[in-house]
Amino acid sequence: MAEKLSEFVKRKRKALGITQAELADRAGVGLRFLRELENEKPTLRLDKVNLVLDMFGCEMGPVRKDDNS
Amino acid sequence: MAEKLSEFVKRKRKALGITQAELADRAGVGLRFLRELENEKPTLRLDKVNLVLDMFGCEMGPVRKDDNS
DNA sequence: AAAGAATACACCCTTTAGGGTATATTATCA
DNA sequence: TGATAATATACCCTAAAGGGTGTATTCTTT
Repeated sequence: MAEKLSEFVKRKRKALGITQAELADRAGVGLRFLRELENEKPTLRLDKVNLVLDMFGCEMGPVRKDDNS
Repeated sequence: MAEKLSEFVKRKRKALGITQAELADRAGVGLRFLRELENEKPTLRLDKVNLVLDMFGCEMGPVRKDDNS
């Protein structure tokens, strides 16, 4: 199964050893937003998500649903 | 370079030989939304984008920015 | 166990995404 | 060429995303 976005961000953030507040700050999004992102809120805005993923050299893009990684 | 989301949807839609209105209808989103999606509006809602990508067996997920393919 | 840090949740507020509809522009085809 | 389908723009409206801040809860660590 493809890793969930929320898990991806959590994992990457912890790999950097930083807190939600710090990642939010660095990425330029609100702390509340990052919380909702890591808690699987589905109705997030794409541009904000991309601001966060940019911290990890990533961005949102279409992937196959059955993508086994 | 990774294909832009807008291009991806356009290409997939034309492969099905259907119009924006028909895809929007099938996916369960508004026509206006699909237009904005195919015109690279960055501030789209993730869940709506996923409704469209679901038509192609895909979903939005994190990908490396320099992903050649 | 207590102390402190990190995360979750609740409140209100402003901004805006998305829908609908109507009009304009652009392709497409006879 | 004109007729028609497809796509793009523009308008208003409602619902809700996102932010800030404060409070609660849940980790950690000693």
